[in-house]
Amino acid sequence: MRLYPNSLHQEVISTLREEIFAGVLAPGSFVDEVDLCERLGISRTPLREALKVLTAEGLLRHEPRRGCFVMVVTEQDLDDIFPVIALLEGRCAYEAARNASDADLLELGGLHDKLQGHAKAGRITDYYACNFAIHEAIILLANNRWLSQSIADLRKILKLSRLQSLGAPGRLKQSLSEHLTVFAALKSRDSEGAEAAMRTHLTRQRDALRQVRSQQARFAA
Amino acid sequence: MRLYPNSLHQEVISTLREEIFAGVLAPGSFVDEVDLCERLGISRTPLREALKVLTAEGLLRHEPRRGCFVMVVTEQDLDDIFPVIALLEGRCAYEAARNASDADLLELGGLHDKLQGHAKAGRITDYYACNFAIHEAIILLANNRWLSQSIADLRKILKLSRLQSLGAPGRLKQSLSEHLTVFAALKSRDSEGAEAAMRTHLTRQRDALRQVRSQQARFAA
DNA sequence: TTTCATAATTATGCATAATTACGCAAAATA
DNA sequence: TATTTTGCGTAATTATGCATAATTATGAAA
Repeated sequence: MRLYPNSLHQEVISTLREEIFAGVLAPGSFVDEVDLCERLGISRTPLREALKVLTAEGLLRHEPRRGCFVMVVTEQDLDDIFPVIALLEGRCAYEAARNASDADLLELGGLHDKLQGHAKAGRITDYYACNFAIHEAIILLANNRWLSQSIADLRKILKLSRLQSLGAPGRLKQSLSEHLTVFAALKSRDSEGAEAAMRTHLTRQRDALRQVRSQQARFAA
Repeated sequence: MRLYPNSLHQEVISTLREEIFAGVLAPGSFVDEVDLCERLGISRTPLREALKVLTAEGLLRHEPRRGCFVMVVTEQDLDDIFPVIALLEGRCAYEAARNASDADLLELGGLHDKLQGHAKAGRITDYYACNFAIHEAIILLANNRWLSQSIADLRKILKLSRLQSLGAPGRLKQSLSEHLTVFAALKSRDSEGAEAAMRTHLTRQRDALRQVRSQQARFAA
């Protein structure tokens, strides 16, 4: 029997997390332990350890003596989470404006150029990835381990709901414009401005998402 | 063998969490699985499941093929965490100012009366408990599940370091005054004022704590 | 005496087995 | 006929056992 570099259950945590994000394990669905064991080719002990961790992360819900279920993210959750992320990432932008070196800003500039390119060409997937990279970069510049951790915890829950607010008409351009506003503030070391711009960006993101959702709901009816 | 209402490993999680907070499991110390099993009278499987969860919570650190160690909270961690909590609880105060009913404010008023009594009598432990209750009440009034969750996650880490900033000379009175400022803003529905006052309160808390720590360090030398 | 290599011991991680509780269905009684 | 109880099947939970890796101790050689 081969051993894994960072233990089997760690491996399983990553695998399952990705499957949850990808919807292979659908929101609300029951997690069949025996089934998963066979599919992953492992025994139940490391699987159950992984389930416990994912439950602690908020991706699963555990009912004693009943089993695990994939968490369902409600509109209420989104309404709750977005303002908090706006607050936290706003703070990141504030700190980033004070911490960023010229080299950092140069690198960020490159990312924004790419972002603009993707927006103009309408490459939504690429835009999304680049957008994510920019957020990550700004969070890193804030240089606060627990601030990052808090954001990451919440973003995990968002990822569960597979948001696609960029699909809203005109959202791509609007999003780009908001990002450029943040970046301009960062470049001029305007920490308060960067914070405000980032909060606006994330608030608008929630608005766009709500719009898409309500449209989808109308379409489904 | 009897079974527990919400499973054994849940029970173990609570027990160990309290032991970590109480310092029975000292920061930095190694967690001996076999030893704990004997002491708690359980087998290793539920214990290991509990350890995984506590690791996910950030109370333990897990080194593959080495075991678990109790997390050590550094001054850097405190410098990182306090501003984030200030941000989040500030937001709670903001929302609480808008959400609180007259009945809520009446109840809060009672808590503040008690707080004042404890402060005047110098009952630090009681003051601490009442202080905690007020924070909890305000967090609850914000009525945002994920905001509460984020704060709770961070407060867990703080609890690890068994802070006693109230022991600083004059801190009790200062803390009381800050709380009364927050409450005054809440009563007058001044959300921005309440947010700012709460941020100030928590920032000052960190300052007081730093003072106590540096004094202790001086005393130890 | 010190250092390196090898062996022994200890502890972690995974799998399998045993035990317990929960849910559903069927039967019995009111 | 409706309601409650009992029994059985299934699934979750815990215990035990074994393999593997890491650490420590011991011994020999320099």
